[in-house]
Amino acid sequence: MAKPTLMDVATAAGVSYATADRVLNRRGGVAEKSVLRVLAAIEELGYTRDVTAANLARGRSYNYAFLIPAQAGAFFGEMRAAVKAEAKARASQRINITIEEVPAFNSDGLAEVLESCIDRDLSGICLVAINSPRVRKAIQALRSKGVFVLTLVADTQSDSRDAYIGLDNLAAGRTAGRVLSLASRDGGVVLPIAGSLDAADHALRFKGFKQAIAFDVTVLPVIESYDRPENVAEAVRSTLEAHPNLIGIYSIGSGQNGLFTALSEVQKSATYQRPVVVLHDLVGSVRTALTIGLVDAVIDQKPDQQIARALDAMKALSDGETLPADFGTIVPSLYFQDNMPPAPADGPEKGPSL
Amino acid sequence: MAKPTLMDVATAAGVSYATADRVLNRRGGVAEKSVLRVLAAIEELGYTRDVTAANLARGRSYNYAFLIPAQAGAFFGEMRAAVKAEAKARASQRINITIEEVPAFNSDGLAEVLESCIDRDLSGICLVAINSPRVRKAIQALRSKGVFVLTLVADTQSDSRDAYIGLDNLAAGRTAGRVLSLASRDGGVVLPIAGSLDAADHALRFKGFKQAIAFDVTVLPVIESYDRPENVAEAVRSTLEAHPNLIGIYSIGSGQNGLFTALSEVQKSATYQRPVVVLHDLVGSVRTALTIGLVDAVIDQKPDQQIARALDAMKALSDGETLPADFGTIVPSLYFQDNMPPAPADGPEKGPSL
DNA sequence: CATTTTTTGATATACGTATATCATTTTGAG
DNA sequence: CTCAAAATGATATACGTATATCAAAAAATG
Repeated sequence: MAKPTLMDVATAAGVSYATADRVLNRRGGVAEKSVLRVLAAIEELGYTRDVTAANLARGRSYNYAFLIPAQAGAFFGEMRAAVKAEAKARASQRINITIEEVPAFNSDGLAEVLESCIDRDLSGICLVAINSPRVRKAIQALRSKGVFVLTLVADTQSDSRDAYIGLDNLAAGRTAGRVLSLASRDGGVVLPIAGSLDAADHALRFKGFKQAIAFDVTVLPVIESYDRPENVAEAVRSTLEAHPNLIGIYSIGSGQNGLFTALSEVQKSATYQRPVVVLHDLVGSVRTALTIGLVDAVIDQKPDQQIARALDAMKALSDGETLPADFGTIVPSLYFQDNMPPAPADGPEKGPSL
Repeated sequence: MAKPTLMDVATAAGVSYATADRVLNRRGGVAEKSVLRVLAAIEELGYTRDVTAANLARGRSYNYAFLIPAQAGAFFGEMRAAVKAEAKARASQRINITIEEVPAFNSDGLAEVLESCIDRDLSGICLVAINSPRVRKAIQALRSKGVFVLTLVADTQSDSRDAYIGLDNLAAGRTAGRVLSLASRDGGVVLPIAGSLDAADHALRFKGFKQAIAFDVTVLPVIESYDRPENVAEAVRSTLEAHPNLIGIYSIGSGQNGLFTALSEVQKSATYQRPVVVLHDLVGSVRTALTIGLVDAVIDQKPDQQIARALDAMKALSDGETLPADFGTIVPSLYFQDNMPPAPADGPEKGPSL
């Protein structure tokens, strides 16, 4: 009743282990009828190859690299922690993961690291893409060497990587629109704030946002902050003055400091009812803001899940499988104070494994 | 630069493989100074045991059983599919999973299956608990044989199982309350509908719901449907008549048919504005209802994630690890039409694995 | 120093698979 | 029937670890 081995299959099929092996591993030189008998035996016994034993015998291990931007922001910090956690969890499965620091917002710096990976015997590499000819060329060089290249969080041209794991930004924007529409049953005014609509992800979120906004809700012209906190603070202040009935704010991008400043002012003054605020990424100060009720809803792109998904994808590709079409699509999660997941803990170091 | 083996450790420590093994596996009979040298070598080389090879050598495999209620409802159908998917995914890692059908709502039937598991060489068992002396006794018998027992979805007494994997019902209720509060900015009336408040999970959800409801929102007395669709339909109708300004409905339990009937009526008549509807579990007809806009928000307990978590928990317990305190707590997910995850596909059968 | 005890080393087998080699049997063609 | 080609079987080694046994060396005891 134990799990059948290939030897069991061979016996059941009335052939030798060698022949069963030739069939299983498609080595050829086996008579048609023997092939059929072996396949029948596999079917009958429900044989599945013990991949761990196979990898052991093949001396195969999987080497993957993650290139994570070295940025002060909490987001990539969490991402790095998630990679480390997964690295530890999968170390026992012959999966080796390294993290490479990459200068932030620097396509040449990214390209340099990519180029240095070319002779490192990697089976897969995972990066937050920045679009530049040099980066694309480095990716192509890697892929032609048989290295699988995945983009994470930010994509490149879809034909120049093997898969993209990232948030469904349209759905994210729609979700934000839905929340603010819910909050403004009898019409009202809402304010979208983006980093820059030139960024593809922000544009897509904004598009989804407008799609989901109820017909009787007015969307003010989008404010582009260009990641300047002062801009945001100022814009929120002036908008509140002009529209005392402001129902909601959707902060499309990151860089929430200006927003938080303005919101605390509003909270103190009793002049306005604080608008409902929806923003992105449950990390660092955003988590705090949600906890203390400075903001209402956070749309999260689950960095830890992205890492896990990316690893699954690379492993599957390495094993010669093909990925389902929407494998990399991360559905946005919506968190309130009430269903906030616990902050990811950096697990304590353990002694030598026993 | 390859991953070091225990042989490498032994060489580096200047001892034989046998001694290194004695240290690693705590077999005793090793001089203090040798122990230290081996540990130092492990540290220095960053050695980690290849667990797959170790399991292979030990002839160890993990046998787990899931007892899933045989119920018409879509929920346990999805759960069963999730188990099958995980079973396939982990088959290659020496993890064998069997599914046992258990009669629904039948503690004696459950106990019977549990009792039949006693001599099946299981390392872990996972069940949707029903509280009864016979069930508890069967669980105790299993645990005293060294079988880990986890409860899923529904719990027993916390001291009679090794872990509980399930929804944080308080957070779920709070989330529902938050959504309805958002939707009723200037006060209003909301209607909670439960199966029965005698059920611990429903009671907890209701408690959370009240916690999160805004001060200016009126919560009508909870309706207990006792899983009768007619009851629900009738209650919704009469409530709408009595309270034309009904803002929202929170359906705490399952059995949504009566609710859907009443809602379609409301949608057709132009008399009332349809209240905002929040309910549970994105399966089957609920998914359809959300898609077509018959309801607004669904709180999901992610059955597939529960299965994966349960397996991780059992594996960790089998490996002698201890689980973090909140390991089994499933944070509720909130889905709108806009961020609905794709329906779980029953993956197509593949040919014999290569 | 002799003897016992403790510690160490060397070695074999096993797990389930991959891979290779060589001998043997079966098959097909002439 | 003969000979080559194709198919099969038998067997060995390896992967990294677990486990056991026995002999040899080192240390502790008297």
